[in-house]
Amino acid sequence: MRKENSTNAINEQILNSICSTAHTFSVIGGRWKPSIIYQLLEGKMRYHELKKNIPGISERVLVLQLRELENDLLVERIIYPEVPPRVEYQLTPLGKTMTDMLQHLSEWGSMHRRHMKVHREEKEMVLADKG
Amino acid sequence: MRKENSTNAINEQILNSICSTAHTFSVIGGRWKPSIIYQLLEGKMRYHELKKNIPGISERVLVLQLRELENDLLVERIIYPEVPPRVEYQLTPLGKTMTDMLQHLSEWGSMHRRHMKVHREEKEMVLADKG
DNA sequence: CCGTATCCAAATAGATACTG
DNA sequence: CAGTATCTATTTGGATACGG
Repeated sequence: MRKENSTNAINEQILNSICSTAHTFSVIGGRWKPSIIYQLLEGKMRYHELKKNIPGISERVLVLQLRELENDLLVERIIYPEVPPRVEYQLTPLGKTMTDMLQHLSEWGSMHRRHMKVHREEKEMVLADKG
Repeated sequence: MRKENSTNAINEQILNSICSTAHTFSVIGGRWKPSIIYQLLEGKMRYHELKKNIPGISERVLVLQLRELENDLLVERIIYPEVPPRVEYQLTPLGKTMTDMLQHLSEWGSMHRRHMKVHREEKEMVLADKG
């Protein structure tokens, strides 16, 4: 139950309408969405496969994130009217346009991580010298 | 006061260490960081200029975000020992490596927004036809 | 199998008064 | 000027029992 008129919600809307980058983050940011999208880049996947392949995610959160991705037209939900029920998720064409961007994000991330690691090690060296 | 051992914090750490994209998000994601970085892409800026140019941000949040960016080696804080005090913020060289990525994110965001707009309008057309 | 519903824990955001 | 401290509001995340 989200208050639509909280300062918080208003700020979010304003920023997203002004800044495309903020919009992008609100669409694919968050803790779990990148993982979900990565899974689906491989192809269609069933609910349980997703849950299995994303360790630590709870059912509630998985469903919430999938619904948001659906609303943002990035993911499609296909229901097979069978018993036992079967549901598959797959990226829409719009969803697939994220591939390059994700690649970029991932590369920058590992570059940054390496940089941070070096920086930490240098600091430890200095401390060791002093001690 | 953040509990370091909460399931939440652990999940975050694990994900960031596995997935570079998640790492990138944790570094430049969040509501305000893109805006701050955009401001600093223009050049150095003082605390109050930042606050003025980012409408809606509170002091507390601005400082928190700046400190995180500092710890992630993206922003540098320069203190001039004067009275009245003067502090300037600027991007580090590492911070400037984000430029291309941000450009990418921004372009994808506006593309996605256009797509969503068209989709909404189509839905309204259908509703209008029915009514 | 594929989820909802519920309840609680934790994190984040905001306003604002105060300080060196 | 450039923050910190404090208090509260709001959102997000997690575990898990249950339902179609």
